[in-house]
Amino acid sequence: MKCPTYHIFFKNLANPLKVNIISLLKYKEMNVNELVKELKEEQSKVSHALSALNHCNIVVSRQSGKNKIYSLNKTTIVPMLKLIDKHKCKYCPGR
Amino acid sequence: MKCPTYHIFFKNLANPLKVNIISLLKYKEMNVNELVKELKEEQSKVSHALSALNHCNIVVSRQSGKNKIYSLNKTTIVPMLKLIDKHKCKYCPGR
DNA sequence: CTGACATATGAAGGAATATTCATATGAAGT
DNA sequence: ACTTCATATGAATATTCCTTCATATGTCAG
Repeated sequence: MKCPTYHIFFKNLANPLKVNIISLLKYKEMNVNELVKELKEEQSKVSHALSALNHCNIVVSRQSGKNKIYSLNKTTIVPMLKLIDKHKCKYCPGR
Repeated sequence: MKCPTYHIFFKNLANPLKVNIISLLKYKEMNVNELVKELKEEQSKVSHALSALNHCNIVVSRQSGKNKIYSLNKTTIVPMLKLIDKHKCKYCPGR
C-alpha cells in the first residue's frame, strides 16, 4: 500500500542546488563547467549533484569531446514543477 | 529565475514517514491517534511530521472534540504522485 | 476546576546528507 | 606517451534533518 521509493526521487528536489540545476537545464542543455560558472559553485559539488540527479533519471548526459553535456528529462519534472507553481510556494515557510 | 522555495515543499515528500501519512490520507481523513496506531510510530513523531506537512499546505486539519482530524489537500499531491508512478521508481537506486 | 485523554512543542542527541579537498580518471591534441 | 583541460570519485568533516523524551497545551466530562 505504501510506496517506499517516492522519497528517494523527491530527495533530489528537496535540495536547492539540485533544483537550481534543474531550473537552468529547463532552458538549454549545459556541460558541467557551464553549470559551475553559472551557479558559482564548486565543480565537485555540481558533479556530485549531477550524479544523484542522473541516478534518478532526472537528467541524462552525453559525451561531447572533452565535455559531458547534461540535459533535463523534462517529461516528469516540468509538469511537476508546474503543479507546485499552481500550489503556490507562498504556503511554504522560509523566504 | 530560480525558485528558492521548491525544495522546502519537496522536503516533505523526501521523507518516508510523511509519504506514508500522505498515502493513508489518500483514502480517508484520520485523527492523530489513528495515524499513530496505523503507522506504529511515536505520537510526537507523527505530530512533528503533520506539522511540517501542514506548513506546506499538504494537509489541512480541523478540530473535532478532543481529536484533530487531518485530511489531504489532494489537488497538488495526488497528480504529483501519479507523475512519479509514470516516471517509474525503478530508475531510482535502493529498493 | 480537576482529571483523563489527545495533541503539540522544545531541546538534546543521533542519523543522514551535503560540502569540501585532494586526487583519480578520461578525452583530445601534439 | 605527455600535457592540458574536463569531469568524477572518495573520504573526512560540516551541516541539516530526524528522532526521542519530557513536558506543555488543549479539550471535554464530571
